[in-house]
Amino acid sequence: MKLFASLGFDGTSTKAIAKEAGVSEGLIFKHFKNKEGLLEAIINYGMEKASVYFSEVILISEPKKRIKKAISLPFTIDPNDNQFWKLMYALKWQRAEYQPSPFVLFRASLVDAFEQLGYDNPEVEATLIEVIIDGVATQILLKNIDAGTLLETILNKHSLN
Amino acid sequence: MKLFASLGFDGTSTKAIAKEAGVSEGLIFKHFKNKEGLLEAIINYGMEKASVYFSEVILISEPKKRIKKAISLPFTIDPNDNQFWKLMYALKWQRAEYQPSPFVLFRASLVDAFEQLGYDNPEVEATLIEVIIDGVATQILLKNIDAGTLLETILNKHSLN
DNA sequence: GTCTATACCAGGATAGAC
DNA sequence: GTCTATCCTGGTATAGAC
Repeated sequence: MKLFASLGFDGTSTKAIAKEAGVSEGLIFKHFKNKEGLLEAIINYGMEKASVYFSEVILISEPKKRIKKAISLPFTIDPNDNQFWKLMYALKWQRAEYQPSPFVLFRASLVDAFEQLGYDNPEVEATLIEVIIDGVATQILLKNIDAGTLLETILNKHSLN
Repeated sequence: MKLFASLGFDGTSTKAIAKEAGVSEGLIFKHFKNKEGLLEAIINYGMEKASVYFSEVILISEPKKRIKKAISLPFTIDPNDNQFWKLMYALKWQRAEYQPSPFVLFRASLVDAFEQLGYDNPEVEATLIEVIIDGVATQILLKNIDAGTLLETILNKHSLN
């Protein structure tokens, strides 16, 4: 995960992975069939963890609280999961097809929340929340910004305080 | 640019580039010394075009108008430049070191604008604008969203209408 | 389950002719 | 300026022993 995240999938050799993991190169292929299989295993592992966070948002019934929770997601990334999310965002730009289902449900729950609140255009409002989440994640993962007051500022603009 | 943007730098072979461009593989190396040199040439070409857009923001003296213009930037991406920006964002995630100087000046001009307007925390406000630009660019480049009412919605939240 | 050795191919890059 | 032919390294993947 560490190597794929920093060097990219194609930029990482199975030799380097074997060395970093302290195993022989052959073992990787015995376990995962091929390099692609290793990537899939990593993604599956990470998506399972990610789904937990998405559920926490979706299960909130009070619409304002749900939106608030959604925005706060990127601010609460476990530093241990940093590598995984970097990899996910890098893949996003490299493999257009890749669009995991948890994200689709997540968006739907945002649209629903804005509908409940009677907003003019729930779809656009949901997109804006996605925009903010993507943008914040980019800044946090890539520039280690001080996120302290940023969350507060965002919630203010969106009257969610 | 097209191949690098969709397949990534390492994922694109010089053979594929030569075929796509309708020239021999050797010619690429005569022109650009090596694969890395080709990437640099592409980036330089694109950054020159990008600098024009940044200048248009920086040169606006009225702070509110400057911020407004900044936010509108990703909405006005020339479809012809789509490939280039996809490549830039993909590189962002793949090469941490890479941080072109035009972006630094751009940020400074945002902080300055918020200072002029007497905001409590100009740095955070500037970061939020960057967050939005990154997020919007991601959505536009990757998901071809209908950006129509999104810009208006953002300007509203930030009292820039 | 794990390692060593090795096959095989594709990648970047060069030389030299036209 | 451009093409063809070719080199060589390093990458993925397999075979077989332990």
